[in-house]
Amino acid sequence: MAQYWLVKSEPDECGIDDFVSKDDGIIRWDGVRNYQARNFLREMQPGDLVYLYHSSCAVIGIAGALKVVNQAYPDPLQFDANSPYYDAKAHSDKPRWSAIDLQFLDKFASVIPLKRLKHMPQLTQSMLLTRPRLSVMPLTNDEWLSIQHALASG
DNA sequence: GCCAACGTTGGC
DNA sequence: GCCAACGTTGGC
Repeated sequence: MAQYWLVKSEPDECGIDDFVSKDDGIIRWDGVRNYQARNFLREMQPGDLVYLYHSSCAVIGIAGALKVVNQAYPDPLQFDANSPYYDAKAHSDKPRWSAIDLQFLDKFASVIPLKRLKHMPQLTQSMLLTRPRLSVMPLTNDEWLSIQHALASG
């Protein structure tokens, strides 16, 4: 049974259009440097479904859908001294941070804006609305479906 | 640009 | 182990 997730990113860094422009539609989701978010990455399984949320931009909200390609693996950026995501305390024999590959599924005709998400009763308890700074989080079946329905109803 | 929320760091 | 200081996220 596939699990449901939501990941946040600034579209300037990695938005739905970046997935669209890749030949295979696959982008490594790296640079996560929060333990709770990392732990959720590690729970993801191939085939799980992911909504992509655009933050800190002109149109804030859910912009598309992605699919989990593989299981989490060590984030190579933690070992790259030139990366802003370098972590001097991470060691190759015991990596601290994880990455995962996500594949494009769908770009929505229009972003579902945060303002609308806030008004959806099925989402009032969601981590999206209750944990403001978390960038990787699970969604319940109900939460996922309510967003699907919002899409279908324009 | 401001600021609230909140996770992390480090002194003790 | 506590907690103040600090840094980051992210909406507005």
